[in-house]
Amino acid sequence: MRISQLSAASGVPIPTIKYYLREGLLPQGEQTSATRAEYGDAHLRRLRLIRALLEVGRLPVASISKIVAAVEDEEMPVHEMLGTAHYALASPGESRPDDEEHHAARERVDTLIDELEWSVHPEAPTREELAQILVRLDQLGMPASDQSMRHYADLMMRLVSEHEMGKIPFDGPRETAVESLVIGTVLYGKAFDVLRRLAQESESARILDP
Amino acid sequence: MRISQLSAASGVPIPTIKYYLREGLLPQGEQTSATRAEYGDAHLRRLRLIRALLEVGRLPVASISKIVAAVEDEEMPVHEMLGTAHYALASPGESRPDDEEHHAARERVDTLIDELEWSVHPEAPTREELAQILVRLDQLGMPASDQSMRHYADLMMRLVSEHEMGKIPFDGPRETAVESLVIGTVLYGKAFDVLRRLAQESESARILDP
DNA sequence: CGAGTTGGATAGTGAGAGTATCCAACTAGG
DNA sequence: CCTAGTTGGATACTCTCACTATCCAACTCG
Repeated sequence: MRISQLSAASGVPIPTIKYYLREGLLPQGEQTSATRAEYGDAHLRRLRLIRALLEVGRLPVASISKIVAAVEDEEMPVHEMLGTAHYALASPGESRPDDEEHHAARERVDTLIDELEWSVHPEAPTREELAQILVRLDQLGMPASDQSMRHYADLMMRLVSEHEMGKIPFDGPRETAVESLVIGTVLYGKAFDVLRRLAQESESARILDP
Repeated sequence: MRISQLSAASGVPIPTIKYYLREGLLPQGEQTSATRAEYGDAHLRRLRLIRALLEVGRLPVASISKIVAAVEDEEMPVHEMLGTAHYALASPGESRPDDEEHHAARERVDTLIDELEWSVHPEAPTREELAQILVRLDQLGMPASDQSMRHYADLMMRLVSEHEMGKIPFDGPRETAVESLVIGTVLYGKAFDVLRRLAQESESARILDP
């Protein structure tokens, strides 16, 4: 497959493909001469993954590139690679670790994770992310109680362990594992979000509409 | 409160506050003279809401401004206002209604909503949003079965009706109702997402780590 | 053999979210 | 009362991001 065919098959314009190649999101094709390279199904698949992460997940190109780099570093053990991928999915976050409110929220998050006996890296950025949301909720006058947080956490754990993790082929090739993890996190995550909004609309119609 | 105090209290720089005033995200303060205006707690609260929607929800300023406009249009009935707010929360979406795959996915979404007997507007952009995600999942080789979709939908509905909707004061002032709805949708939505990622990390550590 | 593609390099674009600068009109402290 | 400092409002500028556009020399296919 040449670049023009890859473009036609994926719907991504050639200059954009070249841009992804430059940024390292897409591996180089196999050079057949100084001005010709051959692309395969793996490239098409990768391209679809990139578009899904960009358009559905709104991930910045830089994060996608980190994920790709972790996949391609053969030295890196699988669980570390998954961690790298996972953390690249976190929101940027604005670092304000100095104020007291934030510190208390972070404490609540750590306690929650301890009590649930979850295995989450002590420095995982996800912890900070959750703490920030708790602070905002407080400031906006809709605080989340420890009790409901635990409830929601249980729910999510059931969802993840019963339905999502089973689909990830941890024993297959490393690329496949991250790909599944990332797709699971981003696309299923978005799907849940949309379903939640649909449920909300339906409920508020039921309550309010004539 | 003058603008400099509003800025100090919220942590938002003065030029940014001026920008929000220009864009109509923040209502004008009460003019006390040609070059002086007074801001109150409502402004501070609104400012925090704006920052939460921007930084946590990643909503574009234009969407926030639509929500605000709906709140401030006294003519608009409450359920329509909530709808406007709700649809402003949807992802932009790229409109490709021509291809067959997409059409089939849309059909699946409509069927799902029918079978669940949810009250969702037939033209709700949320339907398209979900259809697009289904298409991507298919293309990426991780299709979501009707069965699991129904399962997830049930779960979300329980979450929403048992825990979220109860907190929204539909009978109070209109501003409060949308505010709660929006905070609920965006911030709780993000909180669930983060909890899901934490659960995922914990599960993959359990499976993979020595 | 010549029109058309390709890879690679470099530069330009457009949207989005702020920032910076000016200015005239106040207002508050001395 | 007078002057240094803020304010509101208008206008213009900046920065980042994700692309696009243009060039060019080297091929390749008909």
